[in-house]
Amino acid sequence: MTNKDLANLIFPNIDKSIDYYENLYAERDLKEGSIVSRFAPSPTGFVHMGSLFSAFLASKVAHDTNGIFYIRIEDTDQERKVENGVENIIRDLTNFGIDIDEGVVGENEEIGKYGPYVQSKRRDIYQCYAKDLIEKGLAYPCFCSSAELDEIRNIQEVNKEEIGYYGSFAKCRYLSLEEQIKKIENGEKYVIRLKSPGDISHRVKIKDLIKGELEFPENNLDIVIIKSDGLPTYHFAHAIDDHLMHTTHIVRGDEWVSSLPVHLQLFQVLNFKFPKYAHLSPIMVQDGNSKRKLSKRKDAYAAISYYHELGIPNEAVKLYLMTIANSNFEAWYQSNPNGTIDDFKFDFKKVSSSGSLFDMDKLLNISKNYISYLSKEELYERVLQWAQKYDTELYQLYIDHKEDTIAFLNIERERKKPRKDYASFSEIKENSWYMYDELFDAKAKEYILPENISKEDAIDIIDLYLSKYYSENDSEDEWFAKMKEMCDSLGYASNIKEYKENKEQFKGSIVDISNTIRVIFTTKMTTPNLYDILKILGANRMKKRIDIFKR
RNA sequence: GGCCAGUUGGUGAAGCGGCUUAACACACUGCCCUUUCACGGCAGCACUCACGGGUCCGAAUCCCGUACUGGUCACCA
Repeated sequence: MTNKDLANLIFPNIDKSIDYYENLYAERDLKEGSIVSRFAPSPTGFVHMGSLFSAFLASKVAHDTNGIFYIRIEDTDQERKVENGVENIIRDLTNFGIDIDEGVVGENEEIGKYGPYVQSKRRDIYQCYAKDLIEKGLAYPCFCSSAELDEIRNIQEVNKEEIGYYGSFAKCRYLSLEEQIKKIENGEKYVIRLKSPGDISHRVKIKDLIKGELEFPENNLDIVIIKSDGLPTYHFAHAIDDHLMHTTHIVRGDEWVSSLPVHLQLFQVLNFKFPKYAHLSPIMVQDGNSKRKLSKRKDAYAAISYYHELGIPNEAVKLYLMTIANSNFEAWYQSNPNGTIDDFKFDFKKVSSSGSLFDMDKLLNISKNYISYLSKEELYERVLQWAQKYDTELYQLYIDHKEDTIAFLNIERERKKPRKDYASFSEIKENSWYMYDELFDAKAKEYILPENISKEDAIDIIDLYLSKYYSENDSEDEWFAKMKEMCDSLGYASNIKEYKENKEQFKGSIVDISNTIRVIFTTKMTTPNLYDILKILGANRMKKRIDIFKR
C-alpha cells in the first residue's frame, strides 16, 4: 500500500498529471510590469458597491499597465448559487463600463486561453492537484463528521486551546493507509485536508500592497482543500486558479487577510509562485453609534442599480470610488479638468488601510459637477437614454421638444463654471416641467407671488410688460435694460442697493418685478435665468400662460 | 477568547521628526456678488491629531501600554 494507491482510489478518473496543466496554461506573453488581475465573484446575487469597488480597482490596475483583467466565477458553493447569478454580475459590470478582457462574459460564454473560468467546470483540475498532493503525502482524507468536529471545538474552547483541526486533534491525519482505504471502501464520506507543515510558534511575514508588512503565526491547521462533494474550498481554488491563470495581483476585500497564512502555505506546498496581494478595506456605513460594512440587504444604495435608476452617471460613481480609493485623485482631477480616470495612474500605496464611510453627499456633489460639464447635446442624449428606461413621459417630451429641451439644458452651461443644478437625471423633470406645455397645462397650479405683489398688481405688471417692454428679439442686455426701465416707471427700484438704502421710497425692487414675471410663466420663484426661459417660451406661449394666470 | 489590522473635524483625508499657529475637498454657517436660483469670491468650522506613558532640544509623526472600532477563527466565499 502506498500513497499512490490511496490517491488512485480517491480519484480514479483523474488520469492527467499536473505537468499537463502546467504546460497547457503557459506563462502569459505580457510586457514586464503588466498586471494580471481578476474579479472573482460568487454568483449569489447582484454586484454591490463593495464588490464593484474591488472589480473597478482590479480592472484599473490591469489597464493602467496594459495587463489583463479577467472574470472568474467562484461557484464552488452549490447551495448558495442563485438563478441567473452570472448573467446579473456580467450585466452589472458591463452596464457600469468595466471592460472585461478575458474570462466569463455571459451565462455560458467565455473568452481566453486559461479557461474554463467557472470553478464548477474545473473540478478535474483541482482534483488533479489534490491527487498529486495525496501521492506526495501532503494531503489526506478526513472522515470526521461535523458532530465530531463540533466536539473537538468544544473541547478546545473549554480548555482554552487553539481552535481548529491540527496536531493531536487531527485524528484522521494519523490513520494508516490501510485504515484510510478501508473507510473509503466502506463508503464513508470524507474530505481532503492539507497536511499542514506549519508550526504556530513560527512567524511568517507577508507584504500587502495596501496594508504593508503583515506578520502572523504560521498556519498549522489542516484545512479542507476538497469538500465531500468533490469541489475545492475557496483557499484551494484560489491557489490553483490564480497560479494557472497567472494572476499577478490579487485585489480583494480585506476579510481575506486573516487567511493569508493559509494561502501562503498552500502556494508553498504546491510550489507556486506567491502572487502580490492588495487587500481593500470595506466601504463602511454609519449605523447608529457604530460602523458596519455596506450591506446589500440593509442599504438600498449599495446596489449599483440604485444609481442607474436615479440617473447618476456611471462616471460619477467611478469618480467617487476613485476619490475614496486614492486620496490624491481629487487633487489630480482638479488640476486636470479635462482628464478622465483612465489618465490617472492608480497607486496602491495611496489606498487608505482603514475603511471609509460611504458619503452620499460627496457622491452627489461629484455627480453634480460631472453633469454640469457635459455638453448640452451630451446631456440631452444621456437624459434621453435614461428616460427611455425610467421615465417614459419625459422620454416622449424630450423626443417631441428636442430643440427647446437642449436650449433649456444649456442655460448658463457653456462657460468656465457652469450651473450645477442636477446631481442626477431624475431631478431634471421636477425642475423643468414648466417648460413643457403638456405638463404645465395639466398641472394644478399654485402661484406664489412676492409678498408685496397682489394678483391684480401682477396682472397690471405683466400686461404693461408685454405691451410696452417685451420684444422677442431683444438681446439679454436690451431685455434687462427694459426691465429696469419698467421698474423705474412703476416706482420699483431698478437698483437693489438704492432700494436697500431707501426702502420707503419704493414700492419694491426689480427683484419683485422679475419674480412676478417668473412666477406667472413658471409658477416658480426660482428658475434658471429668466431671460433664457422667456426666450425659449416665445411670445405666443407667454400670452397663453398669461391667460392661464388670469383665470 | 486567540490572531490580525485600524484610530487626525460632521465626512473623505493630507501629513512620514522641525517648513503645521494641522493642506485640500464635501457638508454646514455667515458675508459679498447678484433679477430668483445656480455659479463665483471671502470668512468661520480640530486651541489639536483615541487615551496614558516614554524617546528626543523638538512628536500627529518613533516606541510601549490601555481603550475603542473593524476583520477572522466553516466541507461560505
